[in-house]
Amino acid sequence: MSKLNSNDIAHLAGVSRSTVSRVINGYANVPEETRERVMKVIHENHYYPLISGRLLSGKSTKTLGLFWIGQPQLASDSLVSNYFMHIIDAAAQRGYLVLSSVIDNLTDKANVNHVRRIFMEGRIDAGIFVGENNNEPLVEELSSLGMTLGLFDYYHENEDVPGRITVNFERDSGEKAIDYLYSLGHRRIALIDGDFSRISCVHRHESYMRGFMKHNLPVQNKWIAAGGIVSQGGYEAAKRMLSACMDDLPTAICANNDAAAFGVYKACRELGLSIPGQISIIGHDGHERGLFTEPPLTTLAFDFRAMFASLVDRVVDTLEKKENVPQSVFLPSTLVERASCRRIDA
Amino acid sequence: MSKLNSNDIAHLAGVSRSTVSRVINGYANVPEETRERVMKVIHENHYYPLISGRLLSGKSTKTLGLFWIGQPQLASDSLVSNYFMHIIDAAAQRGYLVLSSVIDNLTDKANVNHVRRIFMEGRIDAGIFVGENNNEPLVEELSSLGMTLGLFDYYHENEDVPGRITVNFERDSGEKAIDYLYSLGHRRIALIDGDFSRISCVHRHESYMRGFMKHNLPVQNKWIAAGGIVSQGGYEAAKRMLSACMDDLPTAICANNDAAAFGVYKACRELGLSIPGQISIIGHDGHERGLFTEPPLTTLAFDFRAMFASLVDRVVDTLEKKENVPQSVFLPSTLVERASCRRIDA
DNA sequence: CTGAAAGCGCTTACAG
DNA sequence: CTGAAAGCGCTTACAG
Repeated sequence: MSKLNSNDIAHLAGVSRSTVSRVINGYANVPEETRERVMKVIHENHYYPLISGRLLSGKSTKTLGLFWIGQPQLASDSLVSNYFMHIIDAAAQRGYLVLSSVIDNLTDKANVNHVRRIFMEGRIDAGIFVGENNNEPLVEELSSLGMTLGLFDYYHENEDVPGRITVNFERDSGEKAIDYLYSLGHRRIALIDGDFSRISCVHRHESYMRGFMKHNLPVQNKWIAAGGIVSQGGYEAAKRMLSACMDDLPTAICANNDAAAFGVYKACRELGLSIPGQISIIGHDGHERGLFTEPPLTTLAFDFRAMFASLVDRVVDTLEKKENVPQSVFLPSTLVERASCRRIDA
Repeated sequence: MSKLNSNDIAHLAGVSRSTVSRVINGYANVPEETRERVMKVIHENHYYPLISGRLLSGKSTKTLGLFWIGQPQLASDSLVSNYFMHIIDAAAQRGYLVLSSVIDNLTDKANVNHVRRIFMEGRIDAGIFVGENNNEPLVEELSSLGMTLGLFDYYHENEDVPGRITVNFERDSGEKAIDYLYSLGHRRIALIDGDFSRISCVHRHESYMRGFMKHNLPVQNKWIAAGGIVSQGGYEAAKRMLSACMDDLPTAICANNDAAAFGVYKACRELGLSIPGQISIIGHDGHERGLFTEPPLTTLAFDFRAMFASLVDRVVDTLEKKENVPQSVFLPSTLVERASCRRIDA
């Protein structure tokens, strides 16, 4: 017995394909008795309509594309790979499947074509982007083609581009870090900044600056270094920065994110600086590994599960033509106090 | 200008749809001049054939299903979520996309139907399973329906079921752990076993036993506990086991995997047992976090990237009707010596 | 080398 | 309430 199609089911149930289709799609105008008879045949034969037919006759794919843009380093970072789970989970809640691609970068034309192809071939109803640069041309292109897009950490002045859904880190978390360190008595605060092609890193830097301003703290260029968003970059930046000012050290360092903070730990260890004895460190993200470092890392944590749920839900709401779907959402950070920052006498 | 179809392209290029299709599918019998003319029109218009049409006319989806079965705890384990990246990467190398699902368990009928549906609807050419129990009925069912399946950590006596591709952990790694500890002088070795619904955990236990046998070490029931494969389980098992034999402690513990070993660390810390001073610990996997624990964890590491590449490659080879594709492959472990095992005087 | 035509498996106006 | 028919966008024997 080869695979049955809707015709076979129709014959077995003594109806036409039209009626089989109506039953499958839950149309109201089918009498209960007929519906049950057809359903019975469907179940008995493990019949599922092929999507190829459904798609061609205009049904949607019920599939979201997930485009993970980023360096291999990022991919091996345990925090970010959890994103996958969150997105797949959130999509499944809404009855959507997830078709995933990992893309090194979008400067390579072949990669851009790969993403474009997935949209144009009609494999997905919408796409979620994670790790893309702000103002990524491909994103703008797809947007202008009318695609529904879910963008993580993407910010655009013109927020009301139709079909463009974003989720972002709150913009004041840097200031919160400064507030916290200030309250512990710190006045000499250094910054390991992130990668300014990511809008969150720009916002975070600006937010730190507002914190400095608010508390009347001096902005010292020698205490500011760009480290990127992975551990190695944080390490290099901290090593460089600290080595250059061993005679005039800061008492605290704000790392753009936890991965970078782990690099800062390593730099401090190599320079013989104790944490938090000589240097307090605060990160951003809420990376699981921060629980296990020595000392455990104090950080401004984000609820990534909630962030992705928000993103996916609003993308699906948009696909389903809901009204008044918020296009732009910022999620707040929470201070998680562990042991990497100490109170000092100012 | 709404979306073009192959007819539009044909008109623009002054040929028939047949020829457009021949060009797209790389048929040999199209003169170079025609091919170029058609290609030009295709590129100029960013034309991509819709998969709906292609599928219906018999083309394959070029998509692999990925079914991730497992507890939420596992999902948040940083090691395993990296699996995603490996699988997506390996598939992309071969021109395949990956449609992913995360499934709590396969005892729930709705979950089973969800998986079955993805196969039956013709969304995928083959499915990869990770985290499923050995002899999972759904796997057997899909197999008997003629589906091509890639199974991670799945072992079946009857290895030659067509279309069933497996990759497994080498079966002797437990013995290697015992050999290593023995060479350091350990004679009193405890076991924190895994979850015996996973075949690798069964094999590993048997392998430890062979190691005990080989070196003539006594098998002490009080030094053997089942801990599962996540950190919490390892913690509980070790706590229980060690508390019960504080007057007659082992000198070393083999943890079924690194996650469980991290739990064993915690138990030792709570019981005031120093690592490796009083207890040496060895894990399995090569979990990144083991680099950062205090002390760094000695372990038998597996190359997960290679494991998944092997699995995906052989699945694709099977789909592409290659000859003599090995159905079952075991990948070796490598001893990664860090600082959690010490030499003792026997 | 190439076009006209059939066919893939659905869904959905349309007509009754 | 329901069936016959058209149509979705491709690919591929078939015929020339």
